[in-house]
Amino acid sequence: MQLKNQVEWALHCCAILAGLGPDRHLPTKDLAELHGVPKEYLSKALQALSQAGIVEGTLGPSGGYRLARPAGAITFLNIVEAVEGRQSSFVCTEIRKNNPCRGSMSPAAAGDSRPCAIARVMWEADRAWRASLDGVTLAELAKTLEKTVPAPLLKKTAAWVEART
Amino acid sequence: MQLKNQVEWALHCCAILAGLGPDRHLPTKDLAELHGVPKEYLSKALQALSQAGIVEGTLGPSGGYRLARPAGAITFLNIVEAVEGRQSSFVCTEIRKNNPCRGSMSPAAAGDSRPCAIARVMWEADRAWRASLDGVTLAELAKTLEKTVPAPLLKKTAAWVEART
DNA sequence: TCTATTAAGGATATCAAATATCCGTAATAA
DNA sequence: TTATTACGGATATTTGATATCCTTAATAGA
Ligand code: FES
Ligand code: FES
Repeated sequence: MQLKNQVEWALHCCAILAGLGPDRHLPTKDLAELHGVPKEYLSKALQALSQAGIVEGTLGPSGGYRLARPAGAITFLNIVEAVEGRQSSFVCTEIRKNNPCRGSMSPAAAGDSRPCAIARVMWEADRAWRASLDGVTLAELAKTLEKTVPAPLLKKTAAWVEART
Repeated sequence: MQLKNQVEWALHCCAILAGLGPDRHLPTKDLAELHGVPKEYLSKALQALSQAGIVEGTLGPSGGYRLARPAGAITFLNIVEAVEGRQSSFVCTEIRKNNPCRGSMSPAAAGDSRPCAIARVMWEADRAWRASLDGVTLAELAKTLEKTVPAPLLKKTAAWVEART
């Protein structure tokens, strides 16, 4: 069980886009170079973010991507779900229905109107995971990065990005 | 991102074993038939549980599996980690190190002594997921099942299991 | 108008992991 | 002695993640 590497890429790309000036765009090519990942494949992740309404793509020269909403209105969960999907990590295949003892019982007596108790525990854990991710916004991440990334690297990267904008 | 189907199987098997009388064993063959899953493959999951010290296997006729600890001392997390492993769902590949701006900087100025802020958020969510799973024991699950599974099915299944013990 | 650049998406190839089966070994109860 | 069982190694099959390629349409700038 492992999230796609696209998730790490998408989060880092959003962090960069959050630092962009108003109405500036950064193309896939540069985002790929900045993170050292294959441009064509990263493009798929960015398309998913675009589909989810998290980023906006603009065509033509001087085009590229920017955030579609303020960074304070985008959470980690939004980004993770855009790339990874919204399905719970635990999928119940209803193996309880395979119990041979049910065979000779009336459908009523077999009684599985409510979800399996085991699945409910697993889904609750999934909910806790998503709640945790939904509690951190891109704006908060940007603040943390400003505090933890060394100033020279931060400044140099900002200039590098600005030059391609 | 999806947990293995083995997780659902292992949890249901443990729920059955938790209902066993003292010093009774249930073999893989019957656990597989009860849940309608391939015996040989289920065996792999049970071996993982055995390896983790959650269940105990006994050889020979009238052998099989039983819990290695009281049901109150076994959590969902124990079972999930036995089957799925302990690695976080989010794996950081350190793409921040691919930033071309780092190239001309001293290793000190590049400064990544601390884990990436993005990874820390993802790992915190993983921790929340595991904490949730660690908060429910097999004993509590058994209680819930007694309340929610119809009495006739519960009784019939108990008899079916007892007969193969 | 023409050209270069870009997002978007379809098609397809490659690779890794999950899923599943098969077999041999050793232990054990009857 | 025989049947039964856990255990582990080897291997096949299937699925999904990863990655590349190509076409289309939009757009900015020369
Ligand atoms: S039947 Fe799917 S978790 Fe119980
Ligand atoms: S470098 Fe891996 S999450 Fe930032």
